[in-house]
Amino acid sequence: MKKILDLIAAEMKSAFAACGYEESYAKVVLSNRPDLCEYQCNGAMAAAKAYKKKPIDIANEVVEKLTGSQLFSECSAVMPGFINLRLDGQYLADYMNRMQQAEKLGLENLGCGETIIVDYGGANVAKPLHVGHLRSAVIGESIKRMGNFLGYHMIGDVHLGDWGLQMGLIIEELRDRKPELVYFDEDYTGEYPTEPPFTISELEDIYPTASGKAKEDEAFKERAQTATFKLQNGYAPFTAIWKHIMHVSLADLKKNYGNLDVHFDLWKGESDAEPYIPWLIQDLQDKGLAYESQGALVVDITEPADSKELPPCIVRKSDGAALYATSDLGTIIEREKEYQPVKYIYITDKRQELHFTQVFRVAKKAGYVKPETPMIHIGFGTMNGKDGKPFKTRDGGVMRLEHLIADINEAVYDRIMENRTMPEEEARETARIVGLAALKYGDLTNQAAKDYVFDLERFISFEGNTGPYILYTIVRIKSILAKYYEKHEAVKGQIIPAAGDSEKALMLEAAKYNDVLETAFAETAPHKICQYIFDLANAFNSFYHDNKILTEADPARQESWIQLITLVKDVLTTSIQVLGFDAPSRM
RNA sequence: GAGUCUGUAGCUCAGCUGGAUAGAGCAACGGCCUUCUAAGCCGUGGGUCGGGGGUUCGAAUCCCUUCAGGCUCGCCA
Repeated sequence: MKKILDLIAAEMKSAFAACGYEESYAKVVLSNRPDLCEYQCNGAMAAAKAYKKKPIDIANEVVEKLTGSQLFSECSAVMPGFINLRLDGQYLADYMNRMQQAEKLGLENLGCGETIIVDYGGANVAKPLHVGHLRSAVIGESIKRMGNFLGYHMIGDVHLGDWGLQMGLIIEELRDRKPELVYFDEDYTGEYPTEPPFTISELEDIYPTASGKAKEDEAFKERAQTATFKLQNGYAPFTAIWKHIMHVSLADLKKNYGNLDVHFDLWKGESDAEPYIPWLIQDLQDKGLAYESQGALVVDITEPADSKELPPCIVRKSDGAALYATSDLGTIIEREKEYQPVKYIYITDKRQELHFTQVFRVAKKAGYVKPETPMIHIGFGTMNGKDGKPFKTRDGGVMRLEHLIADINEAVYDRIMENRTMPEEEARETARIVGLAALKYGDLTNQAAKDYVFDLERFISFEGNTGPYILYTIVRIKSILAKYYEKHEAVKGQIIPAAGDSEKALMLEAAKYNDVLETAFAETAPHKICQYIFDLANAFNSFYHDNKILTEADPARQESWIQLITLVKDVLTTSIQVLGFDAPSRM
């Protein structure tokens, strides 16, 4: 279904053309003066210079041609040369009806099943998720859902950190704690146990301990490095431990991501890139791209357009080991082999921007990725506390994600119980749904690239631009519909032209839906969807206040309203699903 | 030092591919519940868009400059 702005622009183009002006001047935008008009065209002013005429004369000529148009109820030229438009009520009502009939509410597919890789998550094995992982998960999940909804085949990959020094650290700490384990018996030749030698909570204790030890104890650090090296070279006992670590940790990560309603298609990690690395290093050398510099193997990535030389991409350390960039390149080779994506989207902390510039350029230079395939890095800002500094627990530590979620759920639960009575079990479940919406909306409503302030009180507030407010609006609509259908059969009537201002405003807002979703995905900007549903929710609440739907006497009017609010509910519900959360049935 | 991002109301943020009077939420103040969830609606006050210059009929938006802050700058991920 065509976007309403495109339909209007098409009408405007033919008017410009009929007057002998270039069509490109006929651009139509949403009005920034709702008191004067709904849509506006500023092309007459731009055209004035090219045609050496007064802008107002051009505007008047175009307006002349538009009189009698089915699309507009009002169309006027205003000094210095604005063309102001109001949409015809019947035309708008028809558009609403078509939206409701259309698949996906009139959203057209941008993609035709092309594969796009979304690399987000970035969790480390054996380390609990903390607030630093939140933004990647939340933003990535939303972008993946947007793409899928728009017809792409989105593949979300968690891309675990599962192959670095941390593994050696865990192995050696485990040796210190449980030296009797068969993995540490050099003479052991039997099968290794299927039962993991630790629980998730032990594992979560082992890593920080080992990490702290390594900073103070040089000998321990060396042992860990040796263990890492052995693991990476396939030493069987350590591979067995590694598998246990992976197994235990993955189950926990899946549970925690699941609590965020974040789901990955691939649970790949750095270790999966390992098989491609020897070939990669050789290939980069064969192509003359990689060369030795200060003992390391590097690839130059500076391009002529750069204002300054960028540091080269290191693909092999002077000690011969691979590193971050190497594993990311190896992963790209695997992804090209397995999926041939038309686009790559990486979502990480914005501090990694240089790293991704390097990796992307090497991938393009070496021909691993086609020149026309976009590789995008979305770098997000830090989540800060109310003091403007990176978010910490009260005692200054890193906040675990599950604790953050529990805190939010508890606060939402208290808030629900302040104003409502609800059975305990339902209140808990509602608090979980509303809490997740508060958390995700609070994050997504900000531009990803910017740092933002996490303010629990503000996010869970049921007033203002928050997730709970959006959910409340949906619940309100659901409640009206439920009451209506207690006494009525299915509605047959159509949406008819608006009778009042707030009703028309609601229709105009609903009509933006397909435009907003396309734009938000094209710009990978979930915050635009947040802004939109907030506007739509506001428009609904104004309409709700002005009109008594259930007591409306005119059946045609009432059925039209029922259809309209059903459409609004569908738009809101679809939008929040794309953002990654759901609405409860009541709250 | 170089690169890069940010600076908009008391606070948190939109707007930035140039358009009319710079918007929203919170906070403050004032109205509206015998009627569909008042977790709502309506209204009032609040701004040198960091500063300065330039381009343009028109600049928060583009260019230059300057100030302040964040981040990055070959062997961590």
